[in-house]
Amino acid sequence: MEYAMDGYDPRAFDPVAVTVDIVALTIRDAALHVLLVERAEMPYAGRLALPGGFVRTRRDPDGTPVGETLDAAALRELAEETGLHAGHGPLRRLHLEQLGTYGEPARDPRMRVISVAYLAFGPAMPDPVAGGDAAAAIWVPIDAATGLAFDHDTILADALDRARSKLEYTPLATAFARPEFTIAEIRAIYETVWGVPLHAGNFHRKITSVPGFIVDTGTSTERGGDRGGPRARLYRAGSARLLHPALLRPESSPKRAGS
Amino acid sequence: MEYAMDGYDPRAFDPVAVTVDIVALTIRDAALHVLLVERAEMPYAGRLALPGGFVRTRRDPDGTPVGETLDAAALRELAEETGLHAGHGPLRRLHLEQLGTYGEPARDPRMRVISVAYLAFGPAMPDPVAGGDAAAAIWVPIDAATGLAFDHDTILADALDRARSKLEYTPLATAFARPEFTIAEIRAIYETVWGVPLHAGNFHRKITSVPGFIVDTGTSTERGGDRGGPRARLYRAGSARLLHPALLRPESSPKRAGS
DNA sequence: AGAATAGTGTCTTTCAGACACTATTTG
DNA sequence: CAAATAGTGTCTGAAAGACACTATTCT
Repeated sequence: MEYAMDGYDPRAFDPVAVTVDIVALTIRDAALHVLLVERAEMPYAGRLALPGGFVRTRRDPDGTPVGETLDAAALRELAEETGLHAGHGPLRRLHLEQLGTYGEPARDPRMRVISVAYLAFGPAMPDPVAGGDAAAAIWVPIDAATGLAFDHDTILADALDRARSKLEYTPLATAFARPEFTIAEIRAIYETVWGVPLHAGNFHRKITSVPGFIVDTGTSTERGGDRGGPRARLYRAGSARLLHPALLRPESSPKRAGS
Repeated sequence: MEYAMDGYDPRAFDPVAVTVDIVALTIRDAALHVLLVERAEMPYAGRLALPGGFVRTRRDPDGTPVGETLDAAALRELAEETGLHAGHGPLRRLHLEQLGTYGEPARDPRMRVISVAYLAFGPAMPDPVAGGDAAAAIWVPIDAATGLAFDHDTILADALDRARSKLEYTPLATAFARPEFTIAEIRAIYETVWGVPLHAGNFHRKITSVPGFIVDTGTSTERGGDRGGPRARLYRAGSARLLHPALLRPESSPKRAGS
């Protein structure tokens, strides 16, 4: 079925492209890393960029638009450019959420490109394998991830803000951990993402008192810590989707905001 | 400057259109209202919908894409379809923020349309004047805003979630109020948006103790309440962008979440 | 006068953070 | 044994909610 376009035919304008870009975060060697690709093509050939690409569109013979959802496009591009396939293997617990949409007219010199940015979190993931438009795909410590192509520095900064903030009031930290984890591992995730040390004892009491955050498996680690200490209890992610009470960042509350 | 499209020409696919849709919320007669337009054209002719329309794209003669930002498109469509011009008059304090992007392949039967949804809050606003693609433009109580065109029911529901949540940890409520307001007016905004009654005394103490939320003007209302009571102090919005401590919704914390 | 509202005082409970302490395990 | 870590107990202060109360202004 074809309809008139409300007296407004977008095809009378210059075309728009819609892309998805993925900010995939993980923790490696006690540091937060982001997944980047090296661009093989102009513009920004040779520069590092977030993995991403064009959303595919198609129509049925009768004109009905079909094609992939935005979420599906994000997962497809992630798989194509980096070889990381969500849904099975180490990425079966990958958390994916929409971050925001970036549409400055000149953000891509080729044409008008609107990019829907996604945020993905996962436990320590395998090394990526470049494919598609990517000449290389690597995990980069976030401190070293600067000078990216397009407006990807901005997108990455927004993603980090979002991630740090969501740790406070959602069980997001469990998405960075393996299926069974110790409280010390969760604490390390908070400390790494927030970049602040947390008090072990208070953190332990706090996290165990939030209903639905973590569930005791009844089992413990095989060994204590490498440098001593008792075996730690193992937990699984609980069913809560929001934390009550929240785990607020220390320092984040300015003592007195002038005026 | 023209570049190759990474061996991937989006023009080889069916075209995509990008629209913006605006969820404009305000409080009228102690009830939350959303701004809706009646569609003049197919599809969904005659149905109520969120105001919105196509993002304009253009290129310079040398190929560089120019045109309006997504934010600008949202404000332009709001003005065109409803006659509400932000930036001056009663809408000079309009708060606008991106909500999310909706791209289900079949959300528009005409073609693939990706819609960037915006959330706008303002104090009691004038009656809208229909224009552009809209046959009518009206403020509708949110309870009556159902059966909207496209996926606009979903967008509206997401917008309400976001608005209720942002009241907790941002000074958003002041965006619904006039430049100078009483604490009772702010309380009424919280009660209306959250749909729960709040304790006047505790609310008063809480809101005045959050640094940077509201600033005492030193003046008071000309008259007390219509049914008696002393004159209330007048406040202005403060400079804080985040509330510490937050004003959490009552009830929102489930006492015990099983497992 | 009577009703309604603004704003404050106080008490209890909950939670965050500081700190101390015990128990367990590793090298 | 010494060092490190898991987990708990206790105290203090901040803040939320319940409730009472005073002062002010309206009809």
